[in-house]
This record gives sequence, structure tokens and C-alpha cells, in this order.
Amino acid sequence: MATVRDVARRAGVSIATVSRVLNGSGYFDEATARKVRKAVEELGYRPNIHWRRLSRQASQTVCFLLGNRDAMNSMQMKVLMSCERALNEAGFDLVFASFRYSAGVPGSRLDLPRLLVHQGAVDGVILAGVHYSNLLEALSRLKLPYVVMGNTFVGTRDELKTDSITYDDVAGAYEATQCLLRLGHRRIAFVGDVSLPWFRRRHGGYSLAMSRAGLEAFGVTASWEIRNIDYGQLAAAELLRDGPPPTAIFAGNDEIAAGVWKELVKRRIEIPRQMSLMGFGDREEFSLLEPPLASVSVFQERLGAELAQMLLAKLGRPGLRIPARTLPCKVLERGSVGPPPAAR
Amino acid sequence: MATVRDVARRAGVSIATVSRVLNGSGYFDEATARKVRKAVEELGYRPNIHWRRLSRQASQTVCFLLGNRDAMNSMQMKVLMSCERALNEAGFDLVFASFRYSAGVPGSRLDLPRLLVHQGAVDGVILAGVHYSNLLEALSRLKLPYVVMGNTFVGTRDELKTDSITYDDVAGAYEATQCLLRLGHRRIAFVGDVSLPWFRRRHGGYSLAMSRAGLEAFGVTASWEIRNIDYGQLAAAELLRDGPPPTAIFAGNDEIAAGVWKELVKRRIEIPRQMSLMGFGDREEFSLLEPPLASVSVFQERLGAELAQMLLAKLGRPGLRIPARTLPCKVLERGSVGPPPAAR
DNA sequence: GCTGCCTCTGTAAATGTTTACACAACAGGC
DNA sequence: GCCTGTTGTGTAAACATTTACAGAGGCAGC
Repeated sequence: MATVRDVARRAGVSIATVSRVLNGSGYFDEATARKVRKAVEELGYRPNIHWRRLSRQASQTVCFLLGNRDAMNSMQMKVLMSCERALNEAGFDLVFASFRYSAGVPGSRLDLPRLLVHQGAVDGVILAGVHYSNLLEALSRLKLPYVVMGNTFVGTRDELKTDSITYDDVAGAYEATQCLLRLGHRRIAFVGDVSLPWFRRRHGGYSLAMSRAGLEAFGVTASWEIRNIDYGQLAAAELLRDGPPPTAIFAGNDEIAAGVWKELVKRRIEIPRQMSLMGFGDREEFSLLEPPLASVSVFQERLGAELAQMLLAKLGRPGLRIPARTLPCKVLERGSVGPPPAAR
Repeated sequence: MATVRDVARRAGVSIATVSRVLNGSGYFDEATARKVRKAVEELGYRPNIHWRRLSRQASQTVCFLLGNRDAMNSMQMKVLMSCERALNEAGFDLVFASFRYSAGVPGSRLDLPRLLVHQGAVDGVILAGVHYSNLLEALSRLKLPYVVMGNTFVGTRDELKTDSITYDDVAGAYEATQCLLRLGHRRIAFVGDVSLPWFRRRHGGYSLAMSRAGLEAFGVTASWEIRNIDYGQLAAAELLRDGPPPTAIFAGNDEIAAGVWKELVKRRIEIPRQMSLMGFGDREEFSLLEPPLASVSVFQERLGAELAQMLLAKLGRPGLRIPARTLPCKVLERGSVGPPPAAR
């Protein structure tokens, strides 16, 4: 395999000149550059990336670390894709890694991916689906800059004040509720386990809109520890069993909404004629329901690009902490919402 | 930052001994090993991964290359996840890269990700969602071993005879059709553009089952160049407009099935009472339809793990070509299929 | 007691790039 | 003529690891 030395010899220049031409750094004559490029071409020279990373003292690589080895949702996938694109434009590569808390118990001892404990392997880390802060401490000990997608650490009242990008759960949920109110709904139920911070925030936005309208907030917010989709289904069953049913259901996320949907279809309750349904997150796969599920878009592609940019801004500036950012959401008023039965 | 040299000095041994202990290679005394490990601990030594890769002449890294920069489906995502897991167990890291044919035109000039044209950057490549063979030639020129997910090269009658893993489209489609026949269906329509090799193979399995049962194969197989979901919807409309309608529809994949579903719901045709519906691929997101969509599982996790293993088997054996593998499928007979109306 | 094998350790070589620094040539200003 | 700054090029150092090879010591078998 050809090396800079070979190229230098063939072009009749020194290795330093070759390096300068190839990297476009420092001074060099255009005629010399042509000779060098010709030699590169003829020898089929390809620079060895490890030497480059070593010499430059930077790997030009970022790790996308997924905190859940078993499943990745379509939002995380979209963020991954857009991170990769943004990083690529900046000349960085992305290594994908996932991990699991060793014992499967939240907060238990964690083994970081081997890669990260090696010196110089990556310049920084983008975290997604990570809900326990001991990982952040581990990364800090390794002096690895990181940014966090979402603001979703459980077991603490505090939210991450820096180095994270979230969407505005509260405002998004407020807007979504407003949308349902505008359509004429008065009995709007919320469904989602409020012991989880993101559902708590969304419930907050919902409650605010309801109380401002002089209406009572209600719904299913218990902690059941089951899959989101099952949660939605059970919650819908409960709402339809006890007391007067709502005319609209606002689900904490699209998966829960799909569960609610399932139960409504089973009971032959027509959407949106008899019941309106609103989700949160605008996960692509749920838009194909018929009629399409209304939801709150969190601009997943933008989220990924901004995460990448925030991390890049931190590189080479040890200790720099960037204030947490919150991106706006947008309500997508699709077919699954409409006026309540009474208003027709 | 501590280096092997520091560790060696502190432990009172040579650097060769440190390296041997840390890598568990060659002979060393357990007492010496303890001294070394103690020194590592005290100094907080972390090996520099670039030197390691350089010295070992191997990057221990594999590139997962997605041929479609704009979208990734949940199957590719699952394969990515399981590749990562399998590679990790083997001590390899995974770098994720995506690309797009430059002009957006299939078969046009392609720019490979920068990473791949660097010497030694990755040891091999796993390809997913790549449908044009000029990429394979480019990788061969770079002497990079690769394996391909799916067997989906368009514009050629030949299939990839080596270095690929596919699921058995023909057998899977045959079984799925058999399943519908067993339920009593006689008019079963196929929906999917047979100019695409995977739909052609599935159509082949379907046709075989039909002809063996002495029945006529029919359906919508034209080339419309629209999104799968729209294809399904239009095809369903066409099937219901012309001639006697089928009692079951076998869609070329789950996305098309979802399109068909949409149209059926719109026309208030009940599934499966009036019409049975079968998909292909078992994409997770579609199982939440109510009733759940019957489909053909292609064992996505296994696919990823086998891809990783096939690639690992090729490493260090330049020129080795491994015969293409075909994994079996399994029909998941879920709620969207049932006996035809007449049989009730 | 010699031979050969096994065990353990150290020496030294090899690996390809970037970059600090030196230096040369030349132009322009005084 | 001398100084200064700009431009282009070469020399040499620095980087941390693995590994081939040498060699020392112990021990078993003859």
C-alpha cells in the first residue's frame, strides 16, 4: 500500500509538501500540487486514517449511544439519521453503540461500550433513550463531551439544565388541548403515566389549558408498568366504563394513542365522529391509521441536526456547558380529531 | 495521559509484558500480571485505540452502510440493532453511514462516504437498502469485504450468488397463499409491482400455490412508481371496481397492505369478515392495526446477526466468497385473516 | 550432565502522518 | 545595501502500541 513517502518520492518532493497539498494547509505552488496529485492518482494512494487521527489528535468521530439495547423507536431512528447527515457534512463519522444497564435494573452498574473507555476513540457522544444520570457522570469522568436528546431523567425532580435538547412538551400539549377545545370538546381525557417526566410535562400543558378554560382535568395517569400500547388500551377501557365518557382523548404519546385506537375500534366507536383522538410525537408509522392520527410534531430531523451542532460546538472546549435548548412543537390536526357529537 | 511506558515503569516490567498482560496473549506470571493491573488502576491508564488499530493492522470496525440517505424502515433498523449487538460480542464496533446516488438517479455516479476511501478505516461493510450493483464494484476496488442484506438488485435478471443473506420470498409467499387457501379462499388477489425483484419472487410463490390449487392468479402488479402505501390504496380501489372482488388480498409487503387496509376501512369493508388481508415482512408498526395484520415474518433479528457473522467470517480471508444464504420465513396468521364470507 | 522443551521477560523494530522549525529565494521599502 | 515580510520547501521529531526474536532459567527425560 502506498504511503505519503511513496507519493513524495514519485512526485519528487518532500512528505511535508505532500501533506500540505493533500490537506490544503500552508503554502504550496500550484505546479507542485499538480505533480503531487498526479502521483497520488498513479499510486492509488489512500491516506491511513489511524495515523491521521493520531497526528491530528482528534478522531473526527462521534458516538451515538442508545440507552436501550433492545428496542429503538422510529423517533430515535430519525434522530440518528439526521445526526449522521449533519455530522457527515462537518467531516465527522458516526459510530453507533447501544448498551443496557447490566442487571437490567435501572440505575444499576453500567458497562459502557468498550469503545468509549479507549482513549481517543471518539471525540464526543450523543445520548438518546438514556434515563439515568449515572451514565452522564461516567462520561464526565472520561472527559468525553456529550449532549442529550430529551430531558428525561427519572428519579429526580431536577431537569438537565445544560447540554440537552428537548422539545417543548408543555407548550405542545397545551396547544393540542387548545385545538380540541376549539373544536368544541369539553370533556377531554388525558392518558399517560405521570410518574414519567415527559408524560408529567405533557399532562401539565393539558391541565393548564383545561383550567384556563374552566374545565376539569381528568383521565388515566396511574403507573402500570406495561407497554405503552397496552396502557392505552386498558386506559380507554377504563374511561369508557366509569362515569360519563369523554368526547376526546389526548394520549401522552402516539403509542398510547394506538392502544386507545385499538380499544375504540374493538368497541365500534367511530373516530372522530363519536370520539376524537390526539397523540404526541408524530411517529411516522401511526400516520397511516385511517383516519390519520392527529398528533404533535416534534420535528425529529431538526432535533438530530441541532444535537449534532451542539456537540460539535463543545468539541475542543473542555468544560464548556451549553444551556439546554427547547424546540417548539406543532399540532398536526389530522383526521382523527373533529367536533364532538353534541356539536353536530 | 498515562501510556504503556508509564505503566511498565510503575509496575517494574517492560512494555512488552504490559501489553501481554493487558491482551492476555503469550506467557506471563500471575504475580506480574497483578502488579501490572495495579499500576493500570493507579494511573488510570486507558489504551489509545488508534495505536492499537495501527499495530494490529485491523480497525475492528465494521461499517453499516444504508443506501438510502432519506429514510430507513423499521426492518433495516432492527437489522442494524442486531448487527451492532453481534459485532459487539465479537469485539467489533459499528460505524453507521448512509449515502445517496449523487444525482438522485439510480445507477448514477456515487460518492462513497469519505470514511470508506481511507485506508484501514473499516474492516468490512454491511450493506442494506442498496439496489444498484456499481456500489459493490466500488467496494471490491477498495478491497473491502462486504455482505449484502437482501438480494434486491434491480435492472438485472441475475441474483447475487454470494455474500448476501435473504429470506425466502418464494417459499414465504407460497406458505402465506396456502394459509389463505386452507381458510377456504378461492379468489385471492396479489398486489405488488412485479418489476421489482422482491415482489416478483413473492408473486412467484403466490402463483405457484394458486396454480397447484387449480386457481387463477390475478391482482395488481403494474409499475406505478408511487409510495407503497398509495400503491396499496389504489390497487385495492381497482380490485373493488373491476369484476368480481376477491375474498382475500395478499399484499407484497406490509406497507402495501396498510394502503389496502386504508381503502377497505374507507369503504367500510370489514376485515376479516368481508375481506382477509395478508402482508409480508412483519414490520412491527403494522401489528398494531385492529385486528392485527397477518404477515410473513422474516426474523429480522436473526438476519442481522447472520449478516454480522458472515462478514466476520470473511475478514482476513481476501477474496473469499461465501454462497448466498436464504433464511426461512414463517406465516403469522393473525386477526386480519379468516374464512371467506361464503364459507360462513 | 546434556538436551530439549516450557515458561517468562526484555529489546528493539515497525507502523504513516502531521507539524514545528529552519531555511532559501525573492520582492519591496528605506 | 540592508532589513522585513511573504512564499515555497525540506528536515526531523513525535506519537503508543504490538510483536518477532532473543535469551534466561527451570525442569524432565535420557
